[in-house]
Amino acid sequence: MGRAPCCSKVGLHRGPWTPREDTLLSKYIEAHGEGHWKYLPKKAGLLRCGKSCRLRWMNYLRPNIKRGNITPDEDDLIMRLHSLLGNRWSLIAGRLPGRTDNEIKNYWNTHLSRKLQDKKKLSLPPQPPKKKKRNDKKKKKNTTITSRTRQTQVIMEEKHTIHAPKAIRITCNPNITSSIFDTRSVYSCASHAGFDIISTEEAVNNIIPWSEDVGVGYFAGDDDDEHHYLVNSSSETSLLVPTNCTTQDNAQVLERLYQEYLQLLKTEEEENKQQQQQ
DNA sequence: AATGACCGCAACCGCTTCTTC
DNA sequence: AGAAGAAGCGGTTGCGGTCAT
Repeated sequence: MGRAPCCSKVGLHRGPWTPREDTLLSKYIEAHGEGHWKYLPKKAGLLRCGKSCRLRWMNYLRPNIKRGNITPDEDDLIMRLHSLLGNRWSLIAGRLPGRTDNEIKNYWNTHLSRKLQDKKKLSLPPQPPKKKKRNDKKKKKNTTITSRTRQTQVIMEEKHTIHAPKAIRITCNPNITSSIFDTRSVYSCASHAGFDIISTEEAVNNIIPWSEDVGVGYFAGDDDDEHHYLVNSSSETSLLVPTNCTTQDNAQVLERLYQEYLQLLKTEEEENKQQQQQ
């Protein structure tokens, strides 16, 4: 038995969004906020599934989305982040303000991957000339290797050769503002966990351009590299470089420490609330 | 001008991860 | 602990536009 679909497909609109649908969705979210995607379409008067609404909002209607061509700087950053993180588009997008994961994924697949392919072509055996049939609309999935799937295969091959270890994500609260979770605290717990620490400046220059955004940390690095990097982009904390690490162990230790800090933070906030009420 | 190949991007699908109970 | 539902993510496809012949 397969998993039940996220929503009933009967009677739902599919395909491109109309201006009217966009307006309905935007107005509803402006009034009620994001979330509860499953129930949103009905409440907003849309004949779309929740997933479709979420995608439309996240990729096109959300405020502050940057449209237009990817700049050379962004191009360079995507290349570098991809070499570090692989196909983790949402993480990469988190480093490019105003850009969406879908946009970056498309950009990679249509522009940047080709650069790598061109480099590789010299060493690959020659491929037969492309012959693409049009109007093969009811193609069965995974039964034939199209030029697109071949393209994807090449990308996957690239991915595996470039990114040896998979990044390990460490969740932490992006809304942390308390001083309790400041740089000193993180550095302090990091030293306990056996990390070496480098300055933000050094991190920025060596790893990835700094930006204020997502509240996640992750390990990344290359097997050939003597360092593994822990990036925590929330609050003031910057980047810690563990040496001689078993990445997994350090991740667990730090995650536990984060949880302890979060718990402490929660307690502190509750105490503050109680004091205010009194 | 007609046709087919290719390109780019919006959208969909299915799987994974997270959250809640 | 684990089941179920919601949300997120990445791979893939459909289709309109453009280019080449």
